Amino acid sequence: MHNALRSKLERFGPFSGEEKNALDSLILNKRSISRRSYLFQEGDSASTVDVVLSGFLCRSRGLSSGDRQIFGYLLPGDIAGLNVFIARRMDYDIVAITDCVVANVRPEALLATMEAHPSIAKALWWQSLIVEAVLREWIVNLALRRSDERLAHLLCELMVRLERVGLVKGSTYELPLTQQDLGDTLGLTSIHVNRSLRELREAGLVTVKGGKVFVHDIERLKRFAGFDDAYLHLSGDGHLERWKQSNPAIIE
Amino acid sequence: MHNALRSKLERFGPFSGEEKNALDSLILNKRSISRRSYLFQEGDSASTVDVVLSGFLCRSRGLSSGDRQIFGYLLPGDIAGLNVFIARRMDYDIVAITDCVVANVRPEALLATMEAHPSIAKALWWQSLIVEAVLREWIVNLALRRSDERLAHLLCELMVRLERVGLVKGSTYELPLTQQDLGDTLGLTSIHVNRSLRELREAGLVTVKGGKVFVHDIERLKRFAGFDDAYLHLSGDGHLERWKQSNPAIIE
DNA sequence: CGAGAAGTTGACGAACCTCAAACGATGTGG
DNA sequence: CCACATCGTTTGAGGTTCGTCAACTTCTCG
Repeated sequence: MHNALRSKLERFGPFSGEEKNALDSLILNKRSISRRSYLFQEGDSASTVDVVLSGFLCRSRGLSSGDRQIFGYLLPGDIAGLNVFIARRMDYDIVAITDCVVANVRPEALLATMEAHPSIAKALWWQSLIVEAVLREWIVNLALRRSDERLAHLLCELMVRLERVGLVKGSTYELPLTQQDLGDTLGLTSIHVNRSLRELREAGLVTVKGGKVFVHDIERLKRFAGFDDAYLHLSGDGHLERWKQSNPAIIE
Repeated sequence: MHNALRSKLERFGPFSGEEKNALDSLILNKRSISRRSYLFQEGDSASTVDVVLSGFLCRSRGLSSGDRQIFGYLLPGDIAGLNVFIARRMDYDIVAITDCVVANVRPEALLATMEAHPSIAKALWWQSLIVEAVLREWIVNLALRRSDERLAHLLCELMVRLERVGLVKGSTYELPLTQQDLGDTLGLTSIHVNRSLRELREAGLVTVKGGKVFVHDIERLKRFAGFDDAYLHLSGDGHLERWKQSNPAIIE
């Protein structure tokens, strides 16, 4: 089977054959979870790490007011629950948006793999930096942009991330989010999301319809959104080697 | 001298005498930086770690539109540039809001300390989880709350964080931010910040004046803001031990 | 075919921004 | 010590963006 984790992390590789095998052996323990069910819930004891193999999930939190906020999306290859090593409890939910297949990884196995294969540890660390960078970008999005720009920015981000895992065909991709989901992500009502989507469509930028996104003019869309994909890559690599020799045990 | 780093991390301790000494020896290389100057700038090569000993800084980014967004505040005891181990460049600025004293730590020295003293490594990891939790909380703040609630929430967060490092006297603390800074944090114009501050004052919740915050009714303020300080603590501890024996080298 | 969920549209009001002006504190040079 | 400039704060008027409420339509799936 195609290993989404491997293709994702290999962006930060390259990995040796042995490392690839190690990654493959991490994701043997698969299970399916169904649409709109919880992978974790706020307050759950953090005890496991899950790798998304297929499907679409989100990190979110429900508020006492009845509102819901989405903090991020988990696509194939992404990892949930890396904070198991430190935190005792989850401080947000992880919800399956579509039916998903995830691989359950025992924390001990993951640690052993990281120890044996330093470049895997590094690639994982990198992932968490990207998650943080995405949070900052979302803050910019929420604070400074209008609703249509916000929406355009989110659609750009998802396109770039889905492209990485081979889920964009031409200029079209599947987006299993309702307008309510989009609103809960962008701090908008579903009604206003609807209107903003229409504006993007009438501007000839992008059409969202029937669970699919049709990008008409990616360059104009990115410009409109103020989208710069640098934050999704966090340029830089091969940097760690400087400290490798002096402290082989910790990082590598 | 009082070691802000130590008092901060000791929340996650306790530390042995040896560990305390290790922390003290990390912060010997002090330097002063002046108000409104850059500790790092976006694009700088990430090559050093800095511990804030006194003063007030922020992570921020300037946009081409002329707008500015603040992503977080660095108070005494906080650490800047921990991503040096992975990222090659900074993807945001770190700006001194007041005159500051920071300690420059060589990454190698920090790694060595983390290797020798596992509970220090753990406490640092914890810090970065809190930074991430704060980002999520700010997203909720921006997406779901009105301007006066946002402001109240930020004032609550800063009060709790400053309390930890002994910078709150009674129900008053120094806040060296302009209304423009507050606006750049909360996605508001300084004008609207001004009006919202007046509302908070007239509601008898809190007064911000002359660089000082006077909290009149902390419980009502927290309720008004929907503030729950759990995210600043991230409950959980002693959790790591489960994997310690099998993989002493990586984490501990 | 029917029922529930999701999407669409319009009218109205609230929250927030823009522009403009004035006021107050602070620091500097004469 | 005062005159002045600068920076931050405060207030008002009017416009834009977005939320609320309500009705209606279209999809989806049993």
